[in-house]
Amino acid sequence: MLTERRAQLLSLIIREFVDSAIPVGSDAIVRKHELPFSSATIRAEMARLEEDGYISHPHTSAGRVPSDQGYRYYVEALMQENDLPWEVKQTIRHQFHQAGREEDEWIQLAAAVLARAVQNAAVVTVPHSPESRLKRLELVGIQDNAALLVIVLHQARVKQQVLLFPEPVEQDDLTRISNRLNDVFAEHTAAEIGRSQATMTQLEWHVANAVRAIMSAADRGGFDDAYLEGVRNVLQKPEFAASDKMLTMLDVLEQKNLTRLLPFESMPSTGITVRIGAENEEDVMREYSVVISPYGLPGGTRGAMAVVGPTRMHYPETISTVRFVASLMSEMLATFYDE
Amino acid sequence: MLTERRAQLLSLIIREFVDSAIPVGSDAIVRKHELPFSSATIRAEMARLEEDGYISHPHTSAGRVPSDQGYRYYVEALMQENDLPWEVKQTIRHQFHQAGREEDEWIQLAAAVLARAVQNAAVVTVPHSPESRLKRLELVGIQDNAALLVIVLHQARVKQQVLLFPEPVEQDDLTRISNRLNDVFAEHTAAEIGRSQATMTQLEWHVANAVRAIMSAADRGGFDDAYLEGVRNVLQKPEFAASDKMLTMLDVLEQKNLTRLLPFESMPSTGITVRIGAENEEDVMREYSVVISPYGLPGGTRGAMAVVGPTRMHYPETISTVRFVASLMSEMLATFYDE
DNA sequence: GTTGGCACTCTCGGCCTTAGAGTGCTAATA
DNA sequence: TATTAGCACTCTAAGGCCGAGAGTGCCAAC
Repeated sequence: MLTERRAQLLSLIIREFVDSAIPVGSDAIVRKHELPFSSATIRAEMARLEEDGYISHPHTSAGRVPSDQGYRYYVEALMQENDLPWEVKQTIRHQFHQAGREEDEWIQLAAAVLARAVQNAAVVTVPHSPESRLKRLELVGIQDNAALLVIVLHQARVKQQVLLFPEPVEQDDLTRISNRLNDVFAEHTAAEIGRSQATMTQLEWHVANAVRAIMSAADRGGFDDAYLEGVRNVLQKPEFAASDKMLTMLDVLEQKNLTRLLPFESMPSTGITVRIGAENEEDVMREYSVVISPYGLPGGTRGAMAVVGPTRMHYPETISTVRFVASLMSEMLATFYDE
Repeated sequence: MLTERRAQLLSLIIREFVDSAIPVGSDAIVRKHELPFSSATIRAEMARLEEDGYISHPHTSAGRVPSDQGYRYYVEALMQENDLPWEVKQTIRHQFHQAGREEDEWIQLAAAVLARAVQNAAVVTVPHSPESRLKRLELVGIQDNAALLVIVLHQARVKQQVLLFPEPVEQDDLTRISNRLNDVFAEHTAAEIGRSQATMTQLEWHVANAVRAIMSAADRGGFDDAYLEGVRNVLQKPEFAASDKMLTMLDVLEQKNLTRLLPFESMPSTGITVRIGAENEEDVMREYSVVISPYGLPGGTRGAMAVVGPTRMHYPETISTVRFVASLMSEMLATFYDE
């Protein structure tokens, strides 16, 4: 436990460093905030904070820099999460309403809005329900022996795939097959389709199997589909002046791996999770912090969003913003897809 | 017109500089290639080349660097475009066949393969036909007064949109509407739907209008939908050691603007186009070269691909590779969608 | 037309120096 | 006992200087 004064000091150091990116010295902080102590006293306190692991020294004659533990304590006990100012909320809401009807479009927009609001990179995953349910399927011939299979799942999700048949199939047959399968499998889950005992022709079975495969893939997919925005924000920050760090950062943010690096799977089903620096399991993330939140309908369609940036991050603002955007997304999901 | 010797020299300078990124000096080049002249002679020749604008000097005592005009002459008259080695072709073909059935997936893959092959950034646009034709539409209710409109166009393109109705509509009604519209509008283009005189209920008209809008948007969309890969390749190059250049580059490559910067619209309908440095109309592209090629079926579904990198680029290899990948893509399109 | 020679130029890396900011310790003070 | 002034010490960042190396342009000789 920290003494009141040390806690205040830690808070000041963190706020100062987050703003300036420059290690903060005893004298500078006393002057700037007109503290009622001399720099010598502050130095002594800083020495204690360092001893206890909350801050550290890049080198002997430099100012202090918060450690992961320092940030953690700050997030946990010191900072206060203010509600976002009304204008900011309005701005975000406004940007949101620019979105079109397409799901992908507004998820990407959400990522962009979030990234801009927090001046860091933002990731928003495509929401999905824990177990998708078939609403309707359609087969449209595109060649003699090929057809486009279009599947509509609940929550207005559409999947498509080109199917090849071993032999030519007429559109009439395709229509017959899709009618049959719609009758049998509407409102079923992938598992239920798999277990079905219905007698079917070879072709019907072929299509049903494809449907099942697509649906399981969608269910498994989890947080894989995501939109990333704001890489630029991160690369602009002073910690990336050295260009090799930039490249590492680029690797980290390459869409492919990103969702694997974020602890979406282990996040609690509600509330915001903050991972600071080395708290991240992945080595490459050791210098970054992540603020993640689920969004969506409890028990229903759910997705996740995350802000990624250097550990030197405006935690309170970022957390408030993520919280707000997540609630907005949940609202939108509810309006659109609540069935 | 250049003398034979000057042309050879220019070619050497370009090849050297493209490989090393270091301005090439008279002495170095004579020694490296054991030229049958002294460096003094080469210096004189270089002076002439510079006078004529083919190469330039970063500063008095540095070696020579090709100018845009130099590269242009090289591309036009000096380089020879070799067929890609068999192994390279095989590798590319092999990577291609890893693609799944989904169009988006293999276009993205194409971009990745191309980017890797030429070690630069690559853009591949989603192919589209000049005028899309409706194949089938489907309406699936998702709420009392909302339905998902799924449109299948020729070439297995699927579009979707959530439609809101002023009042609740039953699924039966939706089915009736979609049957009706399918009967009336199947195989029609957006323009034809717009011109239609068929008598329709208000609801039918509402849906038909949405269909028309989506289709026109798809037709207009042109080269807007594109996949970008290989940003990392470009940023790794030595010319980006200074990190502010990196940021500019990032801006340039930001997906949003990219297709606007590439001269897709003005490219000839066949063959490869090369834009070198300041030949690009956009200011931000002044330091980059672009190699673009259309792909697809003549008169039918068409897309474009481009390689973007510093003007210091391996032109012959890049051109061959783009040519080859474009032909592969055309083949694949033909197999899949030729109707 | 080529060439060797030469004076000149410019960059780059290494080295040194200095200013500035910061630390930690100690002894005096309230 | 907590605080403070003072001081010696440390480290970085920035600037200046120097020499090596690579290159150029020019000229006179071949």
